[in-house]
Amino acid sequence: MGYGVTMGRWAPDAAIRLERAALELFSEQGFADTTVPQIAARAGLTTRTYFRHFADKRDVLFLREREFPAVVSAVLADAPGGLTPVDLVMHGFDAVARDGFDDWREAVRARRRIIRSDMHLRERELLKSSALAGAIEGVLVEHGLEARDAALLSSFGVLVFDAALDSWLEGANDRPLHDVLRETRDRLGRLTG
Amino acid sequence: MGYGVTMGRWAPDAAIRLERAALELFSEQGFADTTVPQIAARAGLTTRTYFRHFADKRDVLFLREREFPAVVSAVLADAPGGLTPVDLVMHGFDAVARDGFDDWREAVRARRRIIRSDMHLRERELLKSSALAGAIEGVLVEHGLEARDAALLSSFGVLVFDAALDSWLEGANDRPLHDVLRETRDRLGRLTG
DNA sequence: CCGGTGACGACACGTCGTGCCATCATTCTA
DNA sequence: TAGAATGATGGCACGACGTGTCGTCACCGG
Repeated sequence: MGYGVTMGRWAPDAAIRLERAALELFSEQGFADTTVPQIAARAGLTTRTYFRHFADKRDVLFLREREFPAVVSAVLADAPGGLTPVDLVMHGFDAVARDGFDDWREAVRARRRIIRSDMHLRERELLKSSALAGAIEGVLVEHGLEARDAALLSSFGVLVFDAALDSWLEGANDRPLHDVLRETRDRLGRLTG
Repeated sequence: MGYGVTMGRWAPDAAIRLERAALELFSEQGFADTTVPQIAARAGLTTRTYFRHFADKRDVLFLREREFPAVVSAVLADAPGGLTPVDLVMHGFDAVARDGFDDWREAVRARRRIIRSDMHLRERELLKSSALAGAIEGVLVEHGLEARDAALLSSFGVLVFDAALDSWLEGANDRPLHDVLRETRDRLGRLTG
C-alpha cells in the first residue's frame, strides 16, 4: 500500500525486500553484528541502494511507521466536532488502533523484540514517537489550542499510546488494542489524580 | 564537584575540557561540521582519549546529566512518607529543581540551543530522558507500586519535567523552575480532565 | 525514433568508533 | 630508596558507516 497503480519500471519492492532481509539478519545475528552490505546482499541490492531507501542502519526497522504521523493527522483533521482536546487525541489513536494493528500482532511483536535488544534502536524509536507527537501537536495548534497546551497534550497522548502498545504486546491474550488503550488512559488518570 | 580531593596524577578535568571545547565548536560551526579530532585538539588531547570519556560524538553534551538518574533516585529514596505516588515523583523533581538549575539557566539554555539544532542530538536527549524515567520507575517498584503503574507514572513525571524545563528556558523572566514545574503539572491536569 | 526521467551500480572518500600496545608519571611495597 | 604496580594518555591500524559523484540502463513521452 502506498504505491501507485503503475508501479514504475524496476521492482517496486526494494524497500520491502531490504526490510525483510534486515529483520531476518537482526534476528539471526543481532543488530550490532549485522552490516549494511549484508542486508543489501540478502535483498539482492547494493549498499548504495540501501542508503537511498533508508537514512541509516537503524531506519530500516521503521519503514512501516513512515506514514504514521500523516495518517494520525488526517484522522484528527476530520474528527467529529465538539470533542475536548484530550478526547480528540485519543479518538485519533482509537481509529488507528482499530485499523492497522490487531491483525499484525506477531509482526509488531517481532519488530519490538529486535528494537528492545539494542539501545540504539530504542533511541530511534523514541525519536519516532517524538515525531508523531509533533504531528499531533501541529493539528492541535490548527484547531486553536495554545502552543504549550498542544505540546503537552500530544506528548501525553503518545505516552498513553506507547504504554498501551506495550501492554497489548506483552499480554498473552489478544485483547483488541482499542480496549487496552482505554484501560491505559484510565489507569494513568487514576494515578495522577 | 563530583571529584575527590586528591585529584589523581594527571589533569583531572579532561572530560570538562572536552565538554567546553565541544560546546564552543558546536556553537561556532554546528554539530555536523565538527569532527571529534577537532574537539580533542582544542582540549589538548587526542581522539582516542575523547572516546575513553564519551561513548560517541553526541555524548559529550550530556556530561552534566550523568549523575541525574542516581540523584533523583536518592532523593526519592528518602522522601517523606505518606505521599501518593504521583506526589512522590513530583517531589523528586522539585528537590532537583531547587538545587541545581536556577543558577545555571544561561548554560542550560546554550546547551539546549545546540541540542535543538540537530536531530541526532535531540534523539540522544530523548534517550537520556528515558533513562531517567527508568531510574524513577525502579524506585517506584521498590516502593511497592505495580510494574505497569510505575512505568506509566515515571514517564508522566519526566514528561512534565521536560515540558517545564522548556517553559522555564523560553520565558524571558527568571521565574524559579520550581514554580514552572507546578504550573505545568496543573496545566496538564486540567487538559486531561 | 529519440531525449528525458529515475532507480540502481560502482567507486572514492572522510568520519566514526574500537582493539591493541607503548609510554610515563605517580603510588605502593619491600 | 629501588623496583613493581597502577592508570590515564598517545599512537596506530582497522572495519563499518554514510555521502558525493558519475555511469548505466530500462521505461516513458513527444
